[in-house]
Amino acid sequence: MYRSHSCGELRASDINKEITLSGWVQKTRDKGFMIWVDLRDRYGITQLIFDEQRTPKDVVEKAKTLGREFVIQVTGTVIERESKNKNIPTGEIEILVSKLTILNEALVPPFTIEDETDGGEDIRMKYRYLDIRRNPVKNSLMFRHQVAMKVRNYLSQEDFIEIETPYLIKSTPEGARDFVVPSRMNEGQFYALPQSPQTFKQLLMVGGMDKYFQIVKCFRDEDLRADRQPEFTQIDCEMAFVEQEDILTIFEGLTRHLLRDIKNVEIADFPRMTYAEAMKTYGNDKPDIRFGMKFGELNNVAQHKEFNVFNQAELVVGIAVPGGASYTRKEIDKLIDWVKRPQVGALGMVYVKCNEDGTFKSSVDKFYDQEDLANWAKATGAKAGDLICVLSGQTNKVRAQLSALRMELAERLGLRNPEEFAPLWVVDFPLLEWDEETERYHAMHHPFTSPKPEDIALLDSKPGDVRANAYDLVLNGNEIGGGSIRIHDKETQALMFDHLGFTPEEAKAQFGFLMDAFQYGAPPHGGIAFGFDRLVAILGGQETIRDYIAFPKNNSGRDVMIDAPANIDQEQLKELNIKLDL
RNA sequence: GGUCUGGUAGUUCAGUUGGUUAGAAUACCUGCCUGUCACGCAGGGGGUCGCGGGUUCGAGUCCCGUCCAGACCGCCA
Repeated sequence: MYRSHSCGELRASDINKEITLSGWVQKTRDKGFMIWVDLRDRYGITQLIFDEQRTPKDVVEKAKTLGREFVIQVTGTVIERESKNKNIPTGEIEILVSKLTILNEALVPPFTIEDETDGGEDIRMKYRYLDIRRNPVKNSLMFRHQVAMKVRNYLSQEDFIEIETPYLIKSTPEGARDFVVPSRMNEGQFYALPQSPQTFKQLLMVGGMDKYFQIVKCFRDEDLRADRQPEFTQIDCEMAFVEQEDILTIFEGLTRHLLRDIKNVEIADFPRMTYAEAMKTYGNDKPDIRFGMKFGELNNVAQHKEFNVFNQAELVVGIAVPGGASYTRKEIDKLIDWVKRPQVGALGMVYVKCNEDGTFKSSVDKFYDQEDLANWAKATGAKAGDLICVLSGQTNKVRAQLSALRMELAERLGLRNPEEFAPLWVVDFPLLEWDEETERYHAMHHPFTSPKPEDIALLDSKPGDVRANAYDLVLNGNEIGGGSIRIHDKETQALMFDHLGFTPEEAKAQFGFLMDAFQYGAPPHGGIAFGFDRLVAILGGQETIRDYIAFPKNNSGRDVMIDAPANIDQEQLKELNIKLDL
């Protein structure tokens, strides 16, 4: 028996018990006459004491050799501490050790195993197994488990069934790049890892499993971000015999349950906003509605004057920055530089200071009088003391730029409180999106999304205006879930593939199995998928999902611990009939 | 593919207009210490300044290239 108790559970009520503990040496404090050792495991820290008077001499000698992170087992008696430590739960007691076994020695770790470690990101990822011993990472992983359990319990109670779908599937040209896996037994052919179990969950609906979910790994071979990993986890859900409203109700319920249970936040009905409204008001399809700074379109009040930059612009739009009138010229210049960075890409910025005395001072006073500027203030909701920032240009670009500015300023002003939660449904997404690169429309959500029946007539004339039965769940400016009501008949699906530029042959080759299935009694169905890593991170109050993944990849998609990806040897390549051309 | 920031002791960082032997904190090692718990005190070891080239009497510092890391844009149905 390695242990009778954990390092986190012994209390004053256990005094005089004979116990055995195993764990890692957190720290030794050798005072000569006494040695204290903090023994750590997943559950906590218990102090061991080795004493000249009370501990056998050989045990004391052995204790002197202990280094950080040695794995040891001790047997001893729980005794009351002479000086207690109120900061830890086990602080009233300590273990007077009678027997010490060194189970394994340890090299000095490259960084300290403490909450506030001295190690940087880089070194901690390389030694992730040591990083996981630290409370912040350990707690994040345990928190993730809690969220997963609550999701499983909730959906299970709602009669959802968790069903596994295959990881070795077929590559598809739509969407993100696939990770591919060569097949040895099928020469020259490749599996692809799923970007999502989309088609399989639809086939499960045809199979009559009318409420399905799965907490499942998905794979996308695209560049990484702080909130994007090449392999990530989704809560993937699908239901049959449902309309959009049913889906929103069920999964609003799940989200509300999680917010209540985990964050103790009660939110009655989640607000809803159309995609068009979100873009117009926030310049973004995942607006953070914890704060205002809504867009005020200024075309009517700013155009047809002498200022040509605005006159030539498709859109002139501004936001009011609370308290911004007090910014110095230097601060505003820095803000202008910020929006002119290539990442944002604005050509310039016009600003208006709304002075406390009701007057306005702008960078375009030459062209606009006080009355004009008062109208701007009205349109952007600016109050005395605010700063109005105005951008202009091509509608889509300007909205993206001003949205970036809005988020940046909110961050600086501390308006993005991680302990405040503001969920939002964004609905009525466009079905199709124009792709400049390939010069064709492609599915904004995916090719199985159903168009709104009343918009189908527009498919030929104005494809970009067709709205889909598609929806996103947004939380604090993050897309945490997205889904749609699917197409469930062969004809509509064929029509969609046609509009996406598939020939009937290509459609059959790629998705023939799905079209076939639709001929055998496919029920109306729809679903949603949550980004689980992101959801956990937001609930945990962190911005990066890496903290919630045990073994994440770095910025370049590498696992720096195991050093993957890596070359494979000639034997393997030969077996797979693959020649590298590097 | 692009923009920006960084790379100096095990680790986190400082290092001035280019100028003597590259510092601090922490970690590590040794000794001391009668209740420590961020223990304390004394001493000690520890550096290819990412790599390559250039400018210069002289480069951690300036220039060019390159590699690595991070944030972002493109990309992510």
